[in-house]
Amino acid sequence: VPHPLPQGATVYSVAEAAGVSIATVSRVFRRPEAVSAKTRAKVLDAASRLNYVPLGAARSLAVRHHEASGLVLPELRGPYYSELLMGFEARTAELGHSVVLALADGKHDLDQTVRGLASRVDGLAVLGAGGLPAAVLATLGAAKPIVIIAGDPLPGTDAIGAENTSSARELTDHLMEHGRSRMLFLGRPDLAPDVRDRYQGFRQAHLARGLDVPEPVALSFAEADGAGFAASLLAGDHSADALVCANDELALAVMDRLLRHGVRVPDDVAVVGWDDVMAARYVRPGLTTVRQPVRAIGELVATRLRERVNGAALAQAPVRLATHLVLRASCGCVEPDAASSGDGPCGCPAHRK
Amino acid sequence: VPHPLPQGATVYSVAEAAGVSIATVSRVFRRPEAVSAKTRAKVLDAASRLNYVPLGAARSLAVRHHEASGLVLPELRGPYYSELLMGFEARTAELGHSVVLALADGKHDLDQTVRGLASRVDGLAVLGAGGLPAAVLATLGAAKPIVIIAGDPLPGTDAIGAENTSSARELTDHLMEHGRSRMLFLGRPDLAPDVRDRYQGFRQAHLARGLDVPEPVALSFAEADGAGFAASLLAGDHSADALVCANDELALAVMDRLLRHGVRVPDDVAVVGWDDVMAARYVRPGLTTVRQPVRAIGELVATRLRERVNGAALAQAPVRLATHLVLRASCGCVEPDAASSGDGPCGCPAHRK
DNA sequence: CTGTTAGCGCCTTCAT
DNA sequence: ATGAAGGCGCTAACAG
Repeated sequence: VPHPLPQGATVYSVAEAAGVSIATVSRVFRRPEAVSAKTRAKVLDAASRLNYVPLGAARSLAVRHHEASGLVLPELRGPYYSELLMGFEARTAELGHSVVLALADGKHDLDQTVRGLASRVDGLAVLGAGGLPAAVLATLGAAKPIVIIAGDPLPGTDAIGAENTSSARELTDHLMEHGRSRMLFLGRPDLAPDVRDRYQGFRQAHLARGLDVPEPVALSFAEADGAGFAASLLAGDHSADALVCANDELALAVMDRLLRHGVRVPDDVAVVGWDDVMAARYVRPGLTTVRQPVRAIGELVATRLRERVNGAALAQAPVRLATHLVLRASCGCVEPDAASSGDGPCGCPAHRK
Repeated sequence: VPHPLPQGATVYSVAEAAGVSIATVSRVFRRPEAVSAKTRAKVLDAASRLNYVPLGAARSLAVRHHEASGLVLPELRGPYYSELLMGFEARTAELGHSVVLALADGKHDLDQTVRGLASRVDGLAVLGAGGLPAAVLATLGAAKPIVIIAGDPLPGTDAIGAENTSSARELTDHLMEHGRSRMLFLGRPDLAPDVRDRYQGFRQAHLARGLDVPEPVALSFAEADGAGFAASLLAGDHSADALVCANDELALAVMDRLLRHGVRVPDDVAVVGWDDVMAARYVRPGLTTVRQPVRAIGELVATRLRERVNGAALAQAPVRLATHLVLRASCGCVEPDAASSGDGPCGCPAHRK
């Protein structure tokens, strides 16, 4: 950086302008009630006249904490990460702290970025720990609290996420009750812990009925992958009457292609996903999906992180928040009411237990 | 905060462990080439053994800048803000800085939050300046560089956003070429500068043809508002053959309701929006919309902010990036190809100029 | 209620 | 190539 910052006002300049000592200036901002009304007014006046903006770094150094929480996310496409971030930010701000954000995708020097992040926060939350070297996480974990989001806890870290296995089993069961028997799981269990857990639930549902468990069809989340799969399904490379997709983007892409080629959904093949994106309720048929309490997760992560920073002990076990099915028409249910937005429970026999 | 941070490693402890002075430790991280290979190894070894994570605040204080950029956004729903943030983060990280984020919506003490933000960054970018008191912005603007996103520049600030007026005029013209004559603008021009500019373009298109300009229908962005309007349209409170909606969420909500009630889109009424959200290409008919170079805006804002921090002069005029129409079926165009994703230009006469 | 003073951890001349 | 020393702006005792 060429030049240092243009000199701004400091406690010294404000103190001088107000005719008081720097301690008084500091007090006016930290413990206003400990200063006489008259002096306070003088100081505030001087401060605003000089456009005084305190230097956070100096305060942090003095009080020995950053008053900031770090968050590392893969990216921000779709509602999942955004809602998580909104929850995290809301709670963090409520606690009086700042949030420092880093996105992993497309970063060739993730180490650098995350190290930089870590040096300016009191603790950090990470989603998609797969992206960064375990060594880095270990170092950071030893230096400050870390919360893993939607993943497996590392030694010395907390982990918070949504329930995936049981919702996947429930969803698979639901499809079976609709009479589906040749199901396929679309997604890469090796790519992320949630996908792994979803496949696990898919698997359990099959085993519970004594059925063979189909191997997962290795597709990433990308919409292009969905289109590709649809093509191979149409070509007869696969045979299925229900598709359990790792997320909604994939489900929507596949469903869209199938529909365009005359395949009837759900009659010929049912399609379901995860996340309940906006498009899920606007497409025809409405997409049956799983909604996760994403915002709540973000809030919880922020809360937990702060507790750890303040000295709380490590949790014994990962926290898993409950999810719930959103039944629309793509699984074979009948949409409740043509004039409603399609979010209520449907009245078809399949899920009237 | 109950306890100060648990003492971590510092330059002092690392120096001691490595048997060198603190200056050498500092050099190893700042100018490695200025240290002999042997000493460097000793220091790095000690550092990793002690899990040394430098204290950003101390460095910031010493070098007199934060190496961080602040960003204030209203919220993160939909692709607009997310993409903007992704662009901003990518570029900021590329420049070796951190991004500190604050969301305005639902914050009762926005001042506090933004002040806190400002105290830990070298400059900040703000979208939706309406949310926070002009006085606060003035103070901050006097102390450090500010870039206004998608809004009007304040004295002393830069402004960067997308072109709205001309795309709105283009869109309106397009609908007129489809033979529409009774058009309505849905949205509140008073709520945000972009909406104001879009209405302005809508207005210009009318004036250019010597037509009366309909008053805007005051709806916020909320999906619920769209449903409400659809109801009143069905009830006959309004009459229109084309609806220009301030954004896609509104457009989708309105279109969905109309379709559910048997209104044919685009035959009976055309519907268009802004943003090109994912749902826009999955609904039937596909939603005609305007795509903005949002990511590019985010990158540009980050770049510009850094330039200002490094001493660049204020820009003379706001920067407005070009947008482009995405023609699908909801405006009356024929979708190009049933098997494609519907993003290419359509072949209908209306936009073959 | 207000002022004085001693750091917080790191960077950076200036010597050696 | 390395060490010594001062200072960045702010806070928090401790005096008065």
